[in-house]
Amino acid sequence: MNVEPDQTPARRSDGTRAAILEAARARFAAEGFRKATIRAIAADATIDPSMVMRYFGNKDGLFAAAVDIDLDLPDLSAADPDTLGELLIRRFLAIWEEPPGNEVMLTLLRTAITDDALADRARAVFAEQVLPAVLRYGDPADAPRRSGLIASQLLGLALCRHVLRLPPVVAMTSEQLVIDIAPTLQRYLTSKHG
Amino acid sequence: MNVEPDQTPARRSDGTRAAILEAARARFAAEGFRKATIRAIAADATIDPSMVMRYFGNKDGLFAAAVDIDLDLPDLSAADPDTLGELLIRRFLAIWEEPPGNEVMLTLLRTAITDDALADRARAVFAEQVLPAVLRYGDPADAPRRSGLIASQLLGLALCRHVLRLPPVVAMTSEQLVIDIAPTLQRYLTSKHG
DNA sequence: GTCTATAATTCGATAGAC
DNA sequence: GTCTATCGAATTATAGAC
Repeated sequence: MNVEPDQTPARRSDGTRAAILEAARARFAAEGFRKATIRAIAADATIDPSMVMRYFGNKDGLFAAAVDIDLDLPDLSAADPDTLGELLIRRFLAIWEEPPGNEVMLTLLRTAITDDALADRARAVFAEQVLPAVLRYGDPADAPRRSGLIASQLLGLALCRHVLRLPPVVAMTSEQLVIDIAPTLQRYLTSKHG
Repeated sequence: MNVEPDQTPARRSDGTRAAILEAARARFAAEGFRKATIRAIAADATIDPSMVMRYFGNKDGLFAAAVDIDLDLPDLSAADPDTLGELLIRRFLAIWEEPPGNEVMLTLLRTAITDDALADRARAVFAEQVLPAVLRYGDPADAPRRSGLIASQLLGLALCRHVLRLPPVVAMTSEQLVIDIAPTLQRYLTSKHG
């Protein structure tokens, strides 16, 4: 990102950069990539629009930086093998609970579904974070299949709860979701290829 | 596709109407509601754009007719209770296998995410078809929760396989999906509120 | 390089001839 | 039933000022 090495520990630009990213995430989540304008984002961050271009090059660069999320998945090889499913669903629900996780996930899901070109980013998150986490448990050769099944359940939950807003799925409490979905994830994670 | 009773003798307009709907489904699936123009759809069907208006009133009417899908879910109360999960996943996979089911489902997913006004239609399909099917099995008071869980898994599968195209999920065979996901649906369908 | 004002195009929709 | 002609809104493209 930074072309030149940082000479000073805390540069003055860090605050501006963070403010831009915060405004960008909120706008992208609320209005989508197309409708969220650089001008509006800059206004939210109370800076000049040209500053956005200076920091992130163009709108694509800003978007990439805004949705660069770290899922922070737990180490499945170090946890109690009987509670892996619960561990996963709880972490997933936590991500969706507050900013910036909820905004980033919502934006990623929306844009990936709408824009074919941006679906690559969703695949990248999967390949770089979900798959490696699952690789640390069970047969590595079978990890792609198991991680794919886990993604299908978790993304489907997010889709129904936060995007489509199906009333029964919205109405369910976090604890009820843990009770219902943890066993599914547990089975997917520990299942053998049929 | 809630077909009209075959009582009416084949009118001359039926062919035109069917041609319009076929073209509309393809365009809506490929380009979304906004970008798919009435003019382009009419051109595909080799008819005049004004015919589309005449048959369907306006663009919203055309869209509603194009995505009026009949999931044709099996009667869960009449089937072998031990194979309900398999029954559901097989029917779902069949819908996505060929037109017009795959186009309609893809269109519904995409538009429901982009256009808030059209998201109601996705909820309507759920409320009118998935929920009633589940209502025919088990405790009615608990049917919303169970049908919501089933929707989350099935839509998540469609999302990962047909929209995001996560490689491991795309690579799985139908039979492998049945083996892995049928038990999940079976458990959701027969589970009790926790 | 940005911003803005304006021209050109495209689209949904309507009216009416045949 | 089918088509032509056209309107008004919205989007896009372009040009020129700062």
